[in-house]
Amino acid sequence: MLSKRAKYAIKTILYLYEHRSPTPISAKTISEKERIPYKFLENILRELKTHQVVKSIRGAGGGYVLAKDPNDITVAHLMRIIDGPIALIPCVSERFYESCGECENEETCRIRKLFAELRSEMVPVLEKSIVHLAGL
Amino acid sequence: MLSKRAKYAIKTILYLYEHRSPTPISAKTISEKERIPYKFLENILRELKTHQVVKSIRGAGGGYVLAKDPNDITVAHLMRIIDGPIALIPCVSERFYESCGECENEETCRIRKLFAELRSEMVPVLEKSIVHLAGL
DNA sequence: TTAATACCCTATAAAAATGATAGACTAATT
DNA sequence: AATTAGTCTATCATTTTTATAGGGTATTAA
Repeated sequence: MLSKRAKYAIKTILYLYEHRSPTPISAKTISEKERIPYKFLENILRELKTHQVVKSIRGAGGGYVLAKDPNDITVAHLMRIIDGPIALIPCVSERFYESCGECENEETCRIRKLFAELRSEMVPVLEKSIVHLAGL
Repeated sequence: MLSKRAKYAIKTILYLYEHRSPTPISAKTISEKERIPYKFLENILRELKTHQVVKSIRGAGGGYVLAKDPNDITVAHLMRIIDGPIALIPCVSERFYESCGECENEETCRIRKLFAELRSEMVPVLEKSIVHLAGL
């Protein structure tokens, strides 16, 4: 399941994209408009900032703006930042690989093979940009 | 992520399938061979029994056998029994539908649309039988 | 220059989910 | 009757998730 955190992150980025302008958008505004608990949102925004998805402007009149071309911000990207791997088992994850420590031979593990196939079907769907998402 | 419980269930069914014979297989055997904590396994087996995936034979010499044609037991089926929905958000689940209670209009929610597409890509991969899984 | 706005950061807590164990009970076999 | 093995309920420990609290810092505008 997608965490609320990740869903909030997607909503936040979508909001920042659709309301983009020269002036930044405050966390307070996003919190109210998207009904995301303020402090929880701050936390998410900090994580997105760390990963250079958003930029922040401090002080009165400050807020957040997208840090890069919205065509380069994908849902998969946001999910990986917030929730970690897309794959349903860690031994088939590209970026968060971990041995499951259970099967004797990872190369021949059939559960692994099935979930590798699953992952390869999931990724293309999620690798769509926020621009694409906005257009759905 | 797939829960350990679901992974254990898949392993258990695969074991029952590959070691099927007129005599049932005890939970103890499965527990040892697949390194699944015994009491945890009992729990999983009970749930699988409730959903008529396995049958049990009580008493000495008893154990478990598959309750139906292995071609009709799919990984998706097991996952749904143990973990619930395949979909990553409940509002696009076929069998475990729940409103997310966040978006104003479910018909137009773009996050929903994307995750509906994701679900429709995932299901066919997981709707493969245990026979298919064994052959991978 | 000071009040207000708004981001920054650490810590903590409440709740839910996950993974596992305990123990008493029932049924069947040898 | 002793042993094997499934049944069932309860409980527990750990981790993850979902927040909240509160003090700080930077910037702007009155």
